[in-house]
Amino acid sequence: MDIRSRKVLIADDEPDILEILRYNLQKEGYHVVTAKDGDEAIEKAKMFNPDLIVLDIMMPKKNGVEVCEILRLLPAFKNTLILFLTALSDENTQIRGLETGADDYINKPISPKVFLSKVSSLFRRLNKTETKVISVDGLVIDPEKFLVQYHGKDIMLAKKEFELLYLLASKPGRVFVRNEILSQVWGAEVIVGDRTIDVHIRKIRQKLGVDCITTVKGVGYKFEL
Amino acid sequence: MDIRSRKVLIADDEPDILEILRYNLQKEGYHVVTAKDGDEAIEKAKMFNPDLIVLDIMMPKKNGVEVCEILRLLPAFKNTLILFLTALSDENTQIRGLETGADDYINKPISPKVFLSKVSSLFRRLNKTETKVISVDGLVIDPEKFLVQYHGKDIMLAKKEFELLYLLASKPGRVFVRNEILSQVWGAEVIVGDRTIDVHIRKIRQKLGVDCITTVKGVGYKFEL
DNA sequence: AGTCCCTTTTATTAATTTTTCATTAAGTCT
DNA sequence: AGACTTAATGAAAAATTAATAAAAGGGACT
Repeated sequence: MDIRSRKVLIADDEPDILEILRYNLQKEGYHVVTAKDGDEAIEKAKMFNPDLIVLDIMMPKKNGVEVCEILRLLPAFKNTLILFLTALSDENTQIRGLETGADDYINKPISPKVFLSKVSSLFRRLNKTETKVISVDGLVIDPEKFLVQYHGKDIMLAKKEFELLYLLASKPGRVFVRNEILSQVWGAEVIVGDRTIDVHIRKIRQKLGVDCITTVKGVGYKFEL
Repeated sequence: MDIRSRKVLIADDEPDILEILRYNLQKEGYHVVTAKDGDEAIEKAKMFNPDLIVLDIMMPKKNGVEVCEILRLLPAFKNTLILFLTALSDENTQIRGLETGADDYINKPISPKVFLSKVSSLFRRLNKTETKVISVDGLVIDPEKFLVQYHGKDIMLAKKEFELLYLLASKPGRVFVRNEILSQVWGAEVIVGDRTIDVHIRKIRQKLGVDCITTVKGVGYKFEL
């Protein structure tokens, strides 16, 4: 995963910390969004769909552990990295945090260097497991389970349909030319007519019930929710 | 993996710390070996073959980072968990540690609670691919006893059937492609026709009497209760 | 040797996926 | 607007793939 495509959501009620972390992450090339309390964190998480969520334990509205618990219940955030910021004081919360399903925690006061190091370490760890689950808005595409979910509802796709959707959704917004689609999904040698793609696109659109594939006439298709 | 079979090597030059950690780990049931400097750590690691190595950064002979670098070069320790103990002072070493391939680090002074929580968290992460009793809903699959139970009722499966079911159930929801199944259950060299898998699947379905194996046409099978 | 059971193969059928084709609709360009 | 290109649609043929049933091969055990 390119660092420029890594999205991080930071939730903390102290504006100073928010700014320091944002500054450092952006300097490294991460895409950053911030939230100032638990509710906002959940809301932004759903909208922004980050790869990493940094949660302060002590926050208004909902604390970090609560936010984590709520998010982990949603399939879209099953594989999202979660990092807690904790005050050295409360040990118990730290432990509860890890048990709740956070991937790591870091103690305040935060040193930017250590923070960045942790973040990159987390991403490195993620890369090893090679979780290629795509998750945009309410749509989850899990190639390992061969499963497509939209707002929690399972949708059955046939093999080619799945592969096609997965390809398009792997780079939302990007237009895939027909030749590109053919070689990626069907393979370079296989020869099938152009209508075949259309028909598969149609089936995907039908089954998903959402208009998430846009036709770019004369060029190809792109995925956008 | 049973906690009683988990072996931990601790390397630190401060006898007090060594004792505290050893005491806490043993209390939890871990098998513990200690070393007091870098060279001894490497030597013991090779002999003892631990699942987790806890390394102090500051040690005589070789420091923790050096030990880590050396061990990681050996294939036997490619997947061994490594946890660093660091003094808050030296940030730079911390960072270098993570880059060297440690799985995590923990700051001194060490709180036993946090330490144990980290350790169990590390093992949990590792554990996901371990051999153990599978138990989903009313279904129990015990590879050691070679036993399958559904709602308390014993079900007799033949060897291949059992292995196949166990493989699928080891990662519920995940699709296993036919080649994967063949190489896992039959072995890479053995050549059997594709229908063989089908037949076994059918027998499992019959014997279990529950629809827990889903066919993903053109791909493979997955377990889901 | 014969029986039992596990395993694998084979042949047949059923089901689903994939592709093609003809037609209609929608966009592009001058 | 009209000519032309490209995609959406509906339906059906072609191809792939799995379920099923039935039987053959192979060990282990009596």
